Amino acid sequence: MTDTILKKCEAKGLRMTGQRRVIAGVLETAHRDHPDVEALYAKVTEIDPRISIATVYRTVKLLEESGILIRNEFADGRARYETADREHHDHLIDLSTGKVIEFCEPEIEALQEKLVKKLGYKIRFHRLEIYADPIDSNKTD
Amino acid sequence: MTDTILKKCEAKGLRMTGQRRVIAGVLETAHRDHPDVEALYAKVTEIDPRISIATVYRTVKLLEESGILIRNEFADGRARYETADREHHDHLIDLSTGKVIEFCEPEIEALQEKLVKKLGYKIRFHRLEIYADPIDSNKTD
DNA sequence: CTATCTGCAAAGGTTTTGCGGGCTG
DNA sequence: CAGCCCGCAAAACCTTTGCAGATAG
Repeated sequence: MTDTILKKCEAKGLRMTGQRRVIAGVLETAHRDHPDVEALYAKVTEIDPRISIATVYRTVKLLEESGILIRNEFADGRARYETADREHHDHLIDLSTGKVIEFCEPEIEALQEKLVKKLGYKIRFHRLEIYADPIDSNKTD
Repeated sequence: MTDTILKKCEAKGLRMTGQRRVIAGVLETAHRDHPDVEALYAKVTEIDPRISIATVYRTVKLLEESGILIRNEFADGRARYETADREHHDHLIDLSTGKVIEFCEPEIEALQEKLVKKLGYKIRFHRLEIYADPIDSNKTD
């Protein structure tokens, strides 16, 4: 799965307009930052200032519905996007910088499964976010 | 901590207006449902129809800042409140009914701590939400 | 050529806030 | 009686959408 976002869009048969190509290109380089729409819009308009924010909203929604992007909502209340081409993972948010670190902890997943089953349920999806500060940066406690 | 919400407010020195007493009373009976503001407003206006939704918003915010309430944001995008007088716990949301089940899994917490430490961070807070369906469709509480 | 897409601006849903009058302590 | 609080309505914030013109395939 090393295809570019553009290739995946074409593979899904999405009509590739100039605007969507620009947005796909920006996502290609920015998706590791989990950008929100405002951040995407800023980069997109550097490339083509005529693209509207409505188109960015419509495009990320389309890509999410096509299974190409994943929408995250962290504690800041805005939607943040990443590509859907990796294994399931959870997120650690660095409170000092806002940086998002992905992690995967199969043991935690297994414990969740076990617990939920015991409660008589079947997991559809879950989200785990850890908000943390670096150990060696200035501490407030 | 079996104090009533009203008592906790008084203990914090909050000015107890008629509106705040009504809201505290509603929370007293409803906090296990993790109600959102709209739900609180509906019950509050049954008791006193002149109370405005702005006051409900202001009051839950005040109670949160006072450490009496905890604000949760589940996948529906609205803020939902519970009392802050219990142990830390996470949430399972029953997708078929919207019911919220609290659970506590010390093993998961321990694994989180270990992992975050390994990444060079210190946890400030975290949230874990599991969205699930009942295995067996007749479950009433 | 036509169904789909775009930009614009208006509207949607949730939450906050400025104002002038009202109430608590 | 001073200062905080209330109701109202407007605004803030993020996101969606109706419309009429533009464009991909």
